[in-house]
Amino acid sequence: MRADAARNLNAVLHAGARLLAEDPGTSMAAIAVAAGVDRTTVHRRFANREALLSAVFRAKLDSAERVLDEARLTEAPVPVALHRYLEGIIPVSRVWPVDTRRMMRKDPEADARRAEQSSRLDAFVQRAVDEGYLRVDVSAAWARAVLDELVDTAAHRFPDLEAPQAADLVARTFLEGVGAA
Amino acid sequence: MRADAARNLNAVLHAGARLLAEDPGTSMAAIAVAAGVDRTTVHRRFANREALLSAVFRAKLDSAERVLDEARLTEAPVPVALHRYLEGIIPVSRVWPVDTRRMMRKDPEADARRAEQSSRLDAFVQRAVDEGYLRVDVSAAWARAVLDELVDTAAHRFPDLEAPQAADLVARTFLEGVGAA
DNA sequence: AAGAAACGCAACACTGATGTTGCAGTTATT
DNA sequence: AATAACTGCAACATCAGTGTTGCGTTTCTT
Repeated sequence: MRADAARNLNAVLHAGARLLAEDPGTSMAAIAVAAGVDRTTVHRRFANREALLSAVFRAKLDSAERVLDEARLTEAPVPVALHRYLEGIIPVSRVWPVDTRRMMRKDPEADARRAEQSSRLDAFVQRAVDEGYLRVDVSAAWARAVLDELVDTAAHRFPDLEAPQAADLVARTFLEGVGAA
Repeated sequence: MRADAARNLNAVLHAGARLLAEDPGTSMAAIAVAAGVDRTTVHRRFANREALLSAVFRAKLDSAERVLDEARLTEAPVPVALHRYLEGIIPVSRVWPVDTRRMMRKDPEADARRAEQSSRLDAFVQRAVDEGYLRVDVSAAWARAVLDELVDTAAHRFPDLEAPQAADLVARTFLEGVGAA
């Protein structure tokens, strides 16, 4: 691919992710403007709107997958893996703020990848339960859902928080809540 | 208003809330079908799409406001008020699943009401901090955001959980997290 | 410098959603 | 039972977003 084409592609994907996160109904024209390219350029690269969305999803899934790999969720000690995962996934969630769980239903392939990554996290949370890091009187499913939401909250509602501090905050809130001892 | 008109209005608002929560771009035609009325009936009641959205928002705000009033956030002991709020707001969030924070920007009046209710919760969380129920090393804003997300998670990702149990789970997770002691 | 690749621009067709109107038929109210 | 209110149906106009094509120009690559 030519260099300028790669630049534009990148700009379109990032602009798309940003605008679509704010409003899933954002037009391709608006995305083109935000990316600084002509509308027809977007249409040339992506056969239709769905293809553009899929590309954005893939970009997010690629980044998230790298984070999951590098966190070594199945091998590293639970607290270490947890922190490494959080510190990696929060920037990913900020760069690709699209809500994968809601917008991928029309893209079975992307949804399958999402589900696969999701199950890796499920397994990690289950390991945390098995190894005694989480209370046994709350379901792993609940713990997992809470973790997801804490990540999103730290990533998007506290954008000025640096990733390491955000990871600390999420981890501590996840394990200990916000109540006084 | 005639009785059948009231029934239809109610059906449209509820169907609208449900479908718009799943997909904010849902067409008025789809809402009409889900509500079991003709598309023109919806257009007769609501001058335009925006008016329909506003009506859905108002319905949610009305329900939420009642919950805030009855929780006695400024007077009742913090743990009592918290539990009463949670037990009330979770069903509201289920009946009116629309995401107010994202969809109200085009309706200044509704957004002002939302902001007002939000500030009541802010004040409550601040009181919880002042009275020693929350850790002082995390910001009240973070605690507040976490509370919001826990409510949404319990309400929508665990729809089979009864409101009282859901309130217990949210309260305990909020204060103590999910980590083992 | 030359060729290839990508781009912007203008113009067009197509589609789905919105919003309106008229009218005949149904339902609630008194 | 009479009246008023409401509804469904059909038809229409309008508009915004999508997707396509052709052409001259710009921008990379070698």
